Amino acid sequence: MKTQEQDTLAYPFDYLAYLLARASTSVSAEFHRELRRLGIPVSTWRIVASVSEKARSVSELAGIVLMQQPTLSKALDRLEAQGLVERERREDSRRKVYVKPTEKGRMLAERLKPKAQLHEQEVLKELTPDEARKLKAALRRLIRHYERDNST
Amino acid sequence: MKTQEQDTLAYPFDYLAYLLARASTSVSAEFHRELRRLGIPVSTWRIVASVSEKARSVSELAGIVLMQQPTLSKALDRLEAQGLVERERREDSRRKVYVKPTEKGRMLAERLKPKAQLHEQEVLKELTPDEARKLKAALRRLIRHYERDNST
DNA sequence: TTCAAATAATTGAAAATTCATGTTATGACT
DNA sequence: AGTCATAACATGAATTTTCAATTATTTGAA
Repeated sequence: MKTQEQDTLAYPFDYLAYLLARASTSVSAEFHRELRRLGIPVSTWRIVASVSEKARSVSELAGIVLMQQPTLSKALDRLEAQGLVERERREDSRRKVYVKPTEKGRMLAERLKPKAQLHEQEVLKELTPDEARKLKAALRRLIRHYERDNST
Repeated sequence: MKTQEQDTLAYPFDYLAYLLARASTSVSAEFHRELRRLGIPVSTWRIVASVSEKARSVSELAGIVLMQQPTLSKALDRLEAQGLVERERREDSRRKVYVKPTEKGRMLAERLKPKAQLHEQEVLKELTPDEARKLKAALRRLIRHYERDNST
């Protein structure tokens, strides 16, 4: 009946980095399964959701959707072929390429957002409001610290 | 000089799932770069570290290292070829395959663990002891909740 | 006991990712 | 203006991952 271990989770590590990775995958698993049932890759969801807020340059978008730039370039080729996003060159900089959703892409994003928000509500139910607030604050702080100026 | 945006992080989402994913990647980035300098894939580190605690079956290990089974199977082929791990069949169940480190694998794990621990210390410096404790507790709770019995 | 369903792991073909490099555009400095 | 370093994105080849079977073993129900 049980696929996993009996009562204790197999938990070899206590590293914060590991707990974050594991929490990330397990918390997202259900929503990702939902996307999968709809035949939508996670990257597609992230990309259309991001650019429907605001057009983004490729490298900026790569940072947001947590992909490497060449991976994203190729994902964009696919999404462009599906008519979900468009690449746009602007006058301010001729090397930047801005990505924006097509009407179809925007509709897809709008269709998925309520599902994402519902999932968010479900997740937050596992925490008290205070815990949730502190958790998010801690995560934002870690992100801010580790992402500030990567001129290494 | 700055690769990223000027002063604010590009932060389109406030979903906990997204903050977890982003915190996970940004917190781990430095350690992952260190592994990369050593020519060691992240998966190799995770696998040898996991099995040097305790031999694990393939599916159990897949859960721990956050990989899908087929992905892990093939990663194990590579690690076995490099002489870092061994597959072992036991009497208790002839379909399970246990993975354990070779001497070389164990040495690799022992060499990397201090680096991981050092990284952990660095990360924890960003939080007060109380914050760190609460953060880990919240993460463990989320993990426990979302991983308990996936008999869906 | 027997047989169908479930579990554990592997495999092969297709798809996506990665690494290194290529191309073009900017910026800075002389 | 000319040169050099850097930034932004794309691309090709190699590697890895994924999806959908397949094989082998175990469970359990009739």
